[in-house]
Amino acid sequence: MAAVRRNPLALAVLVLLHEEPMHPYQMSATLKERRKEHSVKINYGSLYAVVESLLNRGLIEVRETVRSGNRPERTVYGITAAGRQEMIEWLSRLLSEPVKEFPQFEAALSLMPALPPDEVIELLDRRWAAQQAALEVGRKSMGRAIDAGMPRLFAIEHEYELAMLAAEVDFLSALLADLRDGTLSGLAGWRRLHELRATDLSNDEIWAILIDEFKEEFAWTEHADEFD
Amino acid sequence: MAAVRRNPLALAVLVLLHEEPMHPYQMSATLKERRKEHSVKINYGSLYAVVESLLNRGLIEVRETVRSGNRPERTVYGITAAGRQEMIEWLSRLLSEPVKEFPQFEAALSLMPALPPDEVIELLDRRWAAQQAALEVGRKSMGRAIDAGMPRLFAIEHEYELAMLAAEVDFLSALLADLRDGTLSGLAGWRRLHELRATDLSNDEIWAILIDEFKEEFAWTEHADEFD
DNA sequence: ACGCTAATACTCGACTACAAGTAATCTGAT
DNA sequence: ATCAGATTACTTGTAGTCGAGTATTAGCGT
Repeated sequence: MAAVRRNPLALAVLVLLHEEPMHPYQMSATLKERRKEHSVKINYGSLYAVVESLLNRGLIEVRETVRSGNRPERTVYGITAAGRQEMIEWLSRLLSEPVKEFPQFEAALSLMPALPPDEVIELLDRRWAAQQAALEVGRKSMGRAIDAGMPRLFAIEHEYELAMLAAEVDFLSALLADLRDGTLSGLAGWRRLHELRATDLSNDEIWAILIDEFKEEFAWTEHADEFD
Repeated sequence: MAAVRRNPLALAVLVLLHEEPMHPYQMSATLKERRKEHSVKINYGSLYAVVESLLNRGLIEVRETVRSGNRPERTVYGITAAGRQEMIEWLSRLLSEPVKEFPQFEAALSLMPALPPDEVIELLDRRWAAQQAALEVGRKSMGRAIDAGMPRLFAIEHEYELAMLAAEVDFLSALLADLRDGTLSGLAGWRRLHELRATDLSNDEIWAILIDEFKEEFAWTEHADEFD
């Protein structure tokens, strides 16, 4: 009976049922109509699983089951008082308390020294171009919608996405500049590591050479535990 | 046999084994030592599952199984040629091709009209304060590490995280300003909706009133399908 | 009246994630 | 010498996620 607040799709279901009772397929149709598939991941398997779980926890209830013709039965759900409260608490928490997430690109950045620096420069440059293009497309489509009279409130999550995208483009520009002009500290050691890997030296030998050549870049590890 | 490139922890395993053979527990210890738990989510259950899956796909192999005393057996794994290739391809792709992700806050923003505007202002203000504080703490700890001589390369993912955090703080500042001075389009209708919900009017009656009072804010829906 | 595509409405099974648990050994303070 | 707590190393069970599949009906041109 613990708080199963994993999948935000469950929160979206509560919000929709808070407006009016409906059946699962209608939920997904409504979310798509309102262009929320971009901010809330909709998957039929997950949707029906999530509805089942909300039902088990008493946050929603069956209002009616309709059968028209020989089609599959539609079960219409409604929100309960407990569900309303859960919706308010969950949404309030999501808006007010940051949660640590793990974007794949963050993982990739932290593992990037496994590839040679020049390859990484090329890869990041490709990403920069893609994100730059996405930013322009996003801004244009946003502009068209606003011009047509759509209130900003209805696409505020899209504004947020564009803000994050712009920040990533800036980060990439700065990082690429530092990589290209050699300003990024650690770059020399990184480059040397991959030079040595291209030889037939053993791992231990490579590390001995690196530690010798880049003493000052490893000195900090002595008191590394002082940082979090 | 399809490409199971879901969990970036598997990529981290490949990168570690690319450096030297080790057993799963040592992988998690090494990642923690290098402060990568922040960018790659480490969970024992997932780690052993992921290792098993890499083994089944021939990307890693068993090098030896050691038993010391009555402790559980340690199985030492090494990377295969196929694993090296997979590592290079996967990491290259993650660095160069953006993938759509679903941050919880984006979902929350898109659902926020379910709460009354004044409550949302307070909640977002709390988030702003928390992120602002996190940004300062993060920048300080980064500064200390750099001062101690740590090369930026080793914490580049942290720099990225701080850049994203700063962008979120800016976004929140701007949004809060627009909410507070009433500049955000759609705000009036949002406020009215929650006023009407506090009465005992039915949903249909509420919508009739809103559509009447805010005709111009709904006009755009006519050609909403022109935007993506 | 015929087939073709789109929409409606859900189901299934394989895979994944995660917290918690287990059980042994080591360390160091009393 | 003892014993608590940390560290080492992995296992288990439950719950969740996902893509793909299934089956029916509606609309529409020809």
